[in-house]
Amino acid sequence: MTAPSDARARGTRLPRVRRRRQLLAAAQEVFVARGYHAAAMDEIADRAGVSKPVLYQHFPGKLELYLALLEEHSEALVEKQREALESTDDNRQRVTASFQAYFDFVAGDGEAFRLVFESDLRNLPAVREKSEQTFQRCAELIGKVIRQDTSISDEEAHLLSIALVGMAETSARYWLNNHGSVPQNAAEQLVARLAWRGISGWDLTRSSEEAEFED
Amino acid sequence: MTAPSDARARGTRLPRVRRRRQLLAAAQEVFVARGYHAAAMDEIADRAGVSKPVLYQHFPGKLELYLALLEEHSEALVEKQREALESTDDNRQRVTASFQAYFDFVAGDGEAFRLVFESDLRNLPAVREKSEQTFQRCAELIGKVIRQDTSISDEEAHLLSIALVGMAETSARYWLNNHGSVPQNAAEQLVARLAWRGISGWDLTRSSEEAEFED
DNA sequence: CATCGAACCTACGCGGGAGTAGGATGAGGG
DNA sequence: CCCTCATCCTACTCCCGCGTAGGTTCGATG
Repeated sequence: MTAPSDARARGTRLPRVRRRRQLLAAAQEVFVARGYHAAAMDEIADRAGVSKPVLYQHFPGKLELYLALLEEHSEALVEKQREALESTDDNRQRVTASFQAYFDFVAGDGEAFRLVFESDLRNLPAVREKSEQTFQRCAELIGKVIRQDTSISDEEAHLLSIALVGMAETSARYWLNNHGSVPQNAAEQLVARLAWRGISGWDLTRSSEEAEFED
Repeated sequence: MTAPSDARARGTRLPRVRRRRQLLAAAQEVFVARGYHAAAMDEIADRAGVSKPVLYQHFPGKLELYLALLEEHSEALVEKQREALESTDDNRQRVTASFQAYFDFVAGDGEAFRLVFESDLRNLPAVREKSEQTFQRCAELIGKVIRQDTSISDEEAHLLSIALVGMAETSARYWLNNHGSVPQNAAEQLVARLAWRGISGWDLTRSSEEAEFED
């Protein structure tokens, strides 16, 4: 099914940093495929073509191994998001770029997004905190833009940002699970348009909303 | 901390159906507080003021117990959603009612929503399927309304519905975790307005979107 | 008041997976 | 050529938590 990553030549020795990288890659595959609980350290070691104690010479335990990956990909997402919002001064473009960043994140890097969005370890405070903090940082980046260009209050802007991020995350995940029905570009554009229609010109309409769908 | 539910009189015998209901309530408390994996059958039994074998006389195993709860609350959510959308013919009202239903669901019933939205067992096919199916059914209810009153294609309508549901779920969950900063009504209204602005009059603007935030 | 069955208990088996002890092996420096 | 140290392996221990065997008590029924 999936490529065995790097189980090549079960007898090759590797310098420390190289081995570490490889172990992280193997761990990611297993954690993504099985989730934290169902992932066995034995399988991770096997996948890396190495035996278990080697794993423990690089990471103090299963949890720390997991956290290392979570940290890495959380930062990557926030960074992608920051870049997207800084890539232009046109707010319509910003929305497009922001959604594109979300879709790219979900589409890339061996489905690592599952660690950030679908972790089965969110009951552990350390993990819950990291996930929520990542989510909040993304929302805050967007919130800053909204506040900059409107007179929306801080609290309202924040909640709106949360809603937008939720929209992005959910639709990107859904799109990936049903690959094939719609190309990435079309999906991005569609959802970005929904968001832009929702947020643009917000200041103008405080209570004049009588339009209907049709006509 | 939390009220012990029903650990009253460790020596009272109960008729079968009554006991079953009470066991489900105890299980819900524990599963919600700890998640599936960290939840121990011993603790559930304790919480119900009963010993473990009693649990196994009512449910074949931990998994089935969990699935019973998941099923119950998934159906409740879909039902709430259906009622909301049937409660009026005005689409603006429908949006409001739909979001209100989501917020109500999240706010009610001992945080049972965590079983549906934050399950740490989504790697199990049976659970994943149930969660996604619930999500999809909610989206489909909304999608039907959209298709009814616009000329949006089926595929696009579906993806838009997904995005809207994601928005509702995410913002409701966020709102609950940060209780106190905003009253439920205000949060609902704000997010509903965002959604309505996004979706209403969609047909009219196929590619005329040049407005900016300000002015 | 005896009997029967349902509800309940204490105490255990046991499997699976994290983490470890102790030894082998191979590459580079003297 | 040999010594040293880091890399790696086989083969365990140990704990935790699901599920169960077998016996006990209470209430209902004749």
